Amino acid sequence: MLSRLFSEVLPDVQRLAADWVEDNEVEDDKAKEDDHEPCHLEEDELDEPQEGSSRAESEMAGDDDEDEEAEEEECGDENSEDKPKKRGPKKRKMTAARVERSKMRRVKANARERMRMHDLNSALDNLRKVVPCYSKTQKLSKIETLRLAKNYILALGEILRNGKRPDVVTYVQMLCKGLSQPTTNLVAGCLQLNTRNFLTEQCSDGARFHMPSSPFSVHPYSYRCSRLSSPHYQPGTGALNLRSHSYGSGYEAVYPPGGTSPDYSSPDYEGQHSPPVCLNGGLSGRQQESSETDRNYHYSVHYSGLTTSRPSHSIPFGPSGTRSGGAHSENIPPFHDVHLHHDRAPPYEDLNAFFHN
DNA sequence: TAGGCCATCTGGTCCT
DNA sequence: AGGACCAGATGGCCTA
Repeated sequence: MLSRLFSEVLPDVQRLAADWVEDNEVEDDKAKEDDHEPCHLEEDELDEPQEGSSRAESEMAGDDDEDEEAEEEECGDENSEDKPKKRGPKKRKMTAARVERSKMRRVKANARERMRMHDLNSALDNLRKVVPCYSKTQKLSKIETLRLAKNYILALGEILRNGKRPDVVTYVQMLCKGLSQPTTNLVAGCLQLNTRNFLTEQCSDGARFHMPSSPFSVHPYSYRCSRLSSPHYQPGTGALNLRSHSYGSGYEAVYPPGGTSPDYSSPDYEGQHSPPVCLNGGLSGRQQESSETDRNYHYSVHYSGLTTSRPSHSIPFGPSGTRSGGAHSENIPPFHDVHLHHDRAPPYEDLNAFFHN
């Protein structure tokens, strides 16, 4: 079979090679420039009839007389007689009218492409709004948005399969798989903040650690795992000190100033800046100076389908009541403006029930 | 200044 | 012909 193939093809190859050698001898200096010319010629000859035929058809259909003249002009152009004539459609000279039409087409195509990309971007914006950690002011990049959305879907699917809520660490790990360091820090920080607020609200007494009703199965050692450990872990509060916490690469969570919560006003939080939490490899990122905490980056976790029927679970910045009580920093919009999506489809309720008791 | 991210332009390809 | 889609190139902006 193979030998038969060779026997059939070999003569042609040899003939082509011989022709090529002849050509090269004639145009020796030109051959030095493009060694692969024979191959390209072959490919061109193979490809052009297919693509060129439609082009020729369309041009024949749409063009006027001046183009026919141009075509005739082109027949006698620089094509030297020593070169084998190319088969297939001839390249037609671009007259001024054709150039103009081509430009117009290009302009229109550019406008369409722009519109298309804008549509794509607005779709991405919509996606940003339904994944955890949405911010109007500091958007996730496109690629990170897609990665986070994928992880979010996988995580929710996992929860559905298992029929139980994960602990916060597992959940964060699921969400952050494959994300960049800044995004990982951001998501982790958001989730921990949410949990911590929940803890703070639910247990104002000393028994903060045992939270059977918490949205995650949080226990006092959850934050002490090797990947989430932080020197700023607050043993007394069961939470990381995340106030004015930056998450590297410009990502930063800004929390309301002290006073909205007993924990925030505690001296323990004054002047302490936590390093970003790193799930992928310990602590990383950079410490932000306090001046940088003035930037308007507002992050929080939102769970699609949160409803006001469970007010105690919608506590992004602190205990319920403080949110509507004007206790925000003035830079922080009302939570529901940024994070909540009450118009989400009801089925999400069930999913979120895992996280919201 | 390098690197990341982004918007835009552009040519190619496929489809109607 | 023309539109949609795609990928490469390019330049601007921002941040570390």
